[in-house]
This record gives sequence, C-alpha cells and structure tokens, in this order.
Amino acid sequence: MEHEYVAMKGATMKEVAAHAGVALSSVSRVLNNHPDVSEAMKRQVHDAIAAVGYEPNLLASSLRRGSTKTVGFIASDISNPLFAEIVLGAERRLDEAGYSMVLTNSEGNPERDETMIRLLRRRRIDGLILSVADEDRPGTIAELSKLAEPVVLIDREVSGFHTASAVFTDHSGGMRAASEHLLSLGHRRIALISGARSLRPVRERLKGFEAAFQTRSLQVPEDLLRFGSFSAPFGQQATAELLALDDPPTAIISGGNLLLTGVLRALQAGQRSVGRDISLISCDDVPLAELHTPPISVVDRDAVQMGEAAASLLLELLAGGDRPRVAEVPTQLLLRGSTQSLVVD
Amino acid sequence: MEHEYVAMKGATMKEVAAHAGVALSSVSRVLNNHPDVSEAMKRQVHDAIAAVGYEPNLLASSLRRGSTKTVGFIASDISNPLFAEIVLGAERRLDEAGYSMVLTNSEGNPERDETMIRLLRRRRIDGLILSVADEDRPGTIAELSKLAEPVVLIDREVSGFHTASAVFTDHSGGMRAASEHLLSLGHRRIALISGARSLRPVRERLKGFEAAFQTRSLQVPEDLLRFGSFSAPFGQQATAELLALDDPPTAIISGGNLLLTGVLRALQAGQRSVGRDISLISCDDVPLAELHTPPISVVDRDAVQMGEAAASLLLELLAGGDRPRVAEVPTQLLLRGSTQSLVVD
DNA sequence: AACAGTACTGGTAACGTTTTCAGTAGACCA
DNA sequence: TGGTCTACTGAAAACGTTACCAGTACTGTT
Repeated sequence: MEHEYVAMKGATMKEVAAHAGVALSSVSRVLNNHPDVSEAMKRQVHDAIAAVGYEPNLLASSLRRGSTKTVGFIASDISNPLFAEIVLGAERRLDEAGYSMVLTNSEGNPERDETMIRLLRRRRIDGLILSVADEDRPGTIAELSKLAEPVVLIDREVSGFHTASAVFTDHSGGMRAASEHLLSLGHRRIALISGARSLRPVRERLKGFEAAFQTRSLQVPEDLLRFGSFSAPFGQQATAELLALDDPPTAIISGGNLLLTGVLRALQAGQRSVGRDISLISCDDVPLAELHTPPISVVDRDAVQMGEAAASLLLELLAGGDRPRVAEVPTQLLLRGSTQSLVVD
Repeated sequence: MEHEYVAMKGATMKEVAAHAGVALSSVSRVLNNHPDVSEAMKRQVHDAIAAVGYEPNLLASSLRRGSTKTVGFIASDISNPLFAEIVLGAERRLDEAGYSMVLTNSEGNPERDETMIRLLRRRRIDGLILSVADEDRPGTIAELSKLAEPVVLIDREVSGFHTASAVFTDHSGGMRAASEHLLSLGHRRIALISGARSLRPVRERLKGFEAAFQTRSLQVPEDLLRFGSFSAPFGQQATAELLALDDPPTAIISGGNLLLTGVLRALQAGQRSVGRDISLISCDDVPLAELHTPPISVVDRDAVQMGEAAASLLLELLAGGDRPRVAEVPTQLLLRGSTQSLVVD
C-alpha cells in the first residue's frame, strides 16, 4: 500500500501527472513553483513525484527553456595548483548565482582548446571562462567568435577578439618589484625563464623586467632570457643551459611553479646552492617554495580572488551587461631566503 | 552570391534543410553519416551548413538519442596534483572512445558530493567516475543508488553499494613496505598521520602499518595514530601534538602530499631536522618531496594509470558489461634521504 | 440576475533533434 | 512490359520539457 510504485528507471513528468491525476502542465508548474498553484495541487504532485521516483530531465528542460544555467571553464593546466584555486573561487560565486560549472582541461594543448570551445558551444552553455593555451591561434579565435554567449578570459588577451571581459594579474608590477629587488642586491646577470611569448603573463612580466633595468639605465641581459613553456622539463633544460654559459647568471627568476621544479632540479644537478651560489625568485606561491631550504622568494597573487572576479564578470554579462570589463588583481613580492646580496669577488 | 547567408546566431537543421532545398531528415542523415545518402546530397547539405553557419544542438540530439556520450567525474579535491593526473588518464581514454568528460569537484565536502551526483544524474550523463568524500554518508549512497548508469569508484568502497566497478591502490602493501623499512632501521615509535577513517586508503594503510608491526610481534603504537583529514592544517596540528608528547615519535608517516606540507611546517617550527632528528615518509610523490632537503622518501603510485583504469572499467560497463570489476594499481616505495637509522642513545 | 474578476487547471504547440515508415525513381532481369 | 530490387529521399512521430491560451468554477459587485 505504502509502496504502490517502486522507483523505476526514467519516470517522466507524464507519469507523475497520470499518477497524480492532473495535467502535465500542472506538474511543471509545481516544479517551477509558479505562483498560481493551490496547496492541494502541490501536495498531490509532490506525493506522486515521490511515488514514481521522478527525476527532472535537464536536457529537455534546457532545450525548451533555451538556457542551460551552466557555464564552461576551460583550464589550460589542471595540474597546476594555482588553477585549482581559480576554479574554486569561480565555482563558489557561480553557485551562489544558481549556475553550475562544467570544467574541462586543455592540457596546455591549443588544439584541445578549440575542440573544447566547440563542444561546449554545442552543449549550449550560457557562458565561458577560459585561459587559452595560445593567444594567437586562428582556430581558437574562430571558435570563440562563433560563440554568441559571454566570455571571460583569465590572464589572456586574444588578438582580434575584444568582446570578452577579462581578469588580469598585475604581472608587470610584480616582476618589476622582483627585478628591482635583485638589482638592489647588486645582481646584474639576472636570467628570466618563462613560458611562450604568445601568452600575456609572459609578455607582461618581460615588460616589468625590462622596466626595472631601464629605470636604472642598465642594459637588459638579452642573452639570459629564456621563453619556452610553463613546464618542469623546460625549466630544467633552460637552467642547465644558463649555468653552462661563460658568463652565467647570478640570479634566476622562474615564471611559474612548474618551471620552478625544473629549475631546482637543474641547480641541484649543477651543484649550485640556492641563495648562496645563485639567487632565485619564482612566480606564484606553492608549498615547494615555502618549504624549500632555503625558502624561495616569490611573486604571489590571490588565485581564489581571480576566480571570483572572473565569475563576477561573467555573471554581469549574463545579467545583460553588454559592455565587457576588465578586472586586475595585484601581486605581492614575498621575500624569503633565496635572494642574497651579490658578493663581489 | 558566395555569401548568400551571413552566419547568424542559432541556425537550426530546419534552416539548413530549407536552404539546401531538401528534407530535414536528409540533413540529419548527412550529419550522422548514414550509409544511404548520395554524394550529391552530401555536398548540397554541407554547403548549406557552411552557408547558414549551422551548429548542432547537443541538447536536442541527446534528448532524442537518449544518450549524452558524456561521463561525469567528481573529484574530491582538485587542488591535489594527484587528481590532475588521474583526470588526465581518464580523459585520454574516454576521448578515444568518443566520450567527453565533465569534471566537478566536491572540495572534500560530502554534501557537495550529493549535490553533484544529483545534478549529473539530471543532466543524464551516461556514466560516472568518482571518489566520494565520505564512504558512509547515507545521502551519498542514496543518490548513487538512484543512478541507473554505470559507476566507477576511485579508491573508495561505498557501503551497501556494490554495483560499481572500482580501481583500488595497493595502499596496504605500500604502507607495509614503508613501515617495515622504518622498523628495520630500528624505529619503534612510528607515528601515522592520515585522513578520515571513513576512507578506504586510510583504512588500508592502517592495515599495512599494523601488519608490519605484527609480523615482528611488536606492539602497534596506538598513541601515535592520528586520523583527521587530508589537509595541510591537520598535518601541522597533528605533528605539533606528536612532537609535544613525553615520548615523541622517532619517525612519522604522512598519508598524503597536502598533509606533508603541514607536517613539514610543524617540524620546521619545532626545529626538528628531517632525517637527522626524525625520519619521514610520505604518500604520493610530488616535487616538494623530491626537492626537499633532504629529499623525502615516498610511497608512490601511477596516478595516470589509475585514471586510465577507471575509464577502461567504465567503458566496459558502458559497452554492456554487467559485471562490476575491480582493478588494483601497485605502489612502490621510493627511498630517499629522509629516513635514517635510529641512533640509540 | 448578470457580469467582471480571481484563482486555478487542462490542452497543446513549441524547442531541435533522430528514427521509423513509406514512398519514388531508376536499373536490371526475364 | 511488367516486375522485383536497389538506392535514395520525405513526412511525421517521438524524446521530456515549458509556456501560452483557453477554459471552469467560484466570489463578489452592481
């Protein structure tokens, strides 16, 4: 008696209506709590729902409504703990606004960026947050342009695509502070190891780096600049190369936490003691930097805040804001034991 | 002439059909490359698609087909680099099989687990891979049971839910090896810091730990066991407590990389030198362990392989395999400088 | 007593696909 | 010439919702 109907796979609104002896549309109204429905009807329908084990079909609902209440997030590298924090911040804010997030990672592969944008577009997401792997790739730009929904870029400027909001980090400011600190310690041979130049953070950091030298009317050590990818192997290889130079650097700036592990491996292999033999600053704080011996100075930023800012910008656009906007999050130089005054021989 | 129609927002198959002067069904056949369609028809339709800028609507398609070709992945903690690798492995394999993955994180919050399972179910995913935050939570079990689609658990055993496949890590074997190593170095006061006991890895590791003592007919140091959560703050707090004991441990085993950073912070604060004053082994290899001074011994495993295994098991079920299966991945003890022979006073 | 208004409820047409079922036209064979 | 076969195409019915448009039955007003 109590268990008239056993919950079975795939009960639909129609069956709920039949079981409750009401019209399909009434069930829909109850579910979307439409104002014009009687208490009796509500109870009746809710009972029927429980009885048949009904589960709404979001595909059908989205199709009909024309909106999925879902935003996509394409992370360029999910293994970077930094991104986890950005995602966290974004998801939190989106959740509050009743949106859910589908996350995908492009593994730093520009081709996957394209595929993912297309896929999400076809899934009819309402908006997109992403950090493309290559700002200049025509395919990516094309896919993005086909997207009618609002877009927020994270630390990226996509050439010829200016309808998106963006959240930027003040990389140039942070890098400038880091470089000035090293210069003030007497370092001149400062190396910069970073990712591909087609990425905004890399360009901005370079700007800050150069600015620090130029302010002091010093020559930028062009032979010590290494642009490749934000990966440990590149960091290791670049560092090894730098150490092998006739006039090697006395300080290294690493452009990210993945690079950092490569840099440290190479320094270790080259028997260089951090701080003592060579000064080191990295970007983005991670446990590895904090707990290294000696602790490594970093240019830090609040990644959770970045995620929140990205979500807020997107929500603004989703709410009908037609004017794309830009938010900037500050950086902060955390000095630790890895930078030491240059001993003049 | 060439640009008869400018690509506009939301062209539908109907418009493609109209533009090509063919039936709706023919367009569909072309898109799903049905065998019975002439070359002429294909060309005609493809031209029309390009002309009107048609983009398939996956919502409609999935609704009609009754399958989304999508599997959900609920990660319990996305900020753990380990998970990134699991996701990578899983996504790779699923991709090959034509499935796409939607990723969500529960932030280690059991409540979110529930919400996410429900959401994904309503989105009509075809399958689910997950690592629940709490194996015993009734709500989670209920939500999982309502799911008619195949499920693969990662390193979890959900009580009363036995229709899922699972991929397990040989945690007990790894922990046993680690414990035996420490015992053979003369350590007896060995502490174990780990997550909540409601998680399989924690229970299995404890088993391995106890087995090592029992093999040697030694008493398990119950007062040195600390179960809390897989987080840095807990690791730090537990370690601080242990160091303050009258008879403190001479060795610590940390149950994860997040815990490890907490443990190291506490050791540093307590002025204990790793290796020299206290031996240390952690679980799962991360750059922090490798590049620490001294390098930290770890019980490692291949996370990418875990992801691949999970995806393979799911695909098997999706292909109609009705019998849930279990895969186990091995662990491996990597000895480094953080474990030293106990100096007897 | 007729009317307008209120508070609901039911039927039905969408949303954009896929799939089934009939058809048509030509080719081939006898 | 008629017939069966093959190769293709079109019409229309789903899939599970939501939203619109009419109802219906009260209640209150004049």
